[in-house]
Amino acid sequence: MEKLLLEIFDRLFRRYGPRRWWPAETPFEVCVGAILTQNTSWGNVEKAIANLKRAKLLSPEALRDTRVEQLAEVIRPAGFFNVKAKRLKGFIDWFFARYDGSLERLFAGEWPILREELLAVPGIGPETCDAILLYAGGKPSFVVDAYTRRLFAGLGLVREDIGYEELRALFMENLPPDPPLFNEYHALIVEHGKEHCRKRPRCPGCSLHVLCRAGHRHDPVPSPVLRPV
DNA sequence: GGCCAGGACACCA
DNA sequence: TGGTGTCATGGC
Repeated sequence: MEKLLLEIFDRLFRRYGPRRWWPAETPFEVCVGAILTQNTSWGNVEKAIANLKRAKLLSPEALRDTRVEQLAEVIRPAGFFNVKAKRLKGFIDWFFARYDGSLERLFAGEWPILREELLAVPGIGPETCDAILLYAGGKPSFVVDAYTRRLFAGLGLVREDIGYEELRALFMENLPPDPPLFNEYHALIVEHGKEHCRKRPRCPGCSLHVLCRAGHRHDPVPSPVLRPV
């Protein structure tokens, strides 16, 4: 399996090249972006991040001292702005209570323990948690998302209804704990997924073998990069 | 005008 | 434990 995973990585890398993720200027911006991008296109998140910068709110202290109502207005373009404002504030409050608002302290200890702590913070689910660990902290925690599930189910390597932790374990147990590799791999999977969806707008995500919203069963369309195994 | 995006959580049976 | 509803903007 390790050889297969690395082969898939190589094909994606040859097709798309280095993605240079995460698209953020600082680790803290990664944390904020990871929450803002929950079920949201990155373009909308960029608008919200720009608003935060313009309002000089993109720092732990500034977010801590901002009312949730004001924060919600600033991040409005990201969608779900009320819940996300609440989640951001909740994360920040925890960040100060537990780590004194210091990223250095946050990432200083054992990351598997930090992972459990983060997962216990309301609004921080597994994907957001792993994105923070990998892209803000440089920890070897693989990030899995909807694109990953579609791609690997389409390749016939996992079930379509595989859970987050089980899918993540496939990578954690079959790849070396290499943060740069994990970084690039997830970014490449997203790039591959985005390109794919754009090509079949009438049935998003269906380049591979899944049911679309209309309930139609579509024939698998070969990925331009990968073939089902 | 419909569909969905780099999820997470509450609620219900 | 699994299925469904909710949250919401903006691009295509």
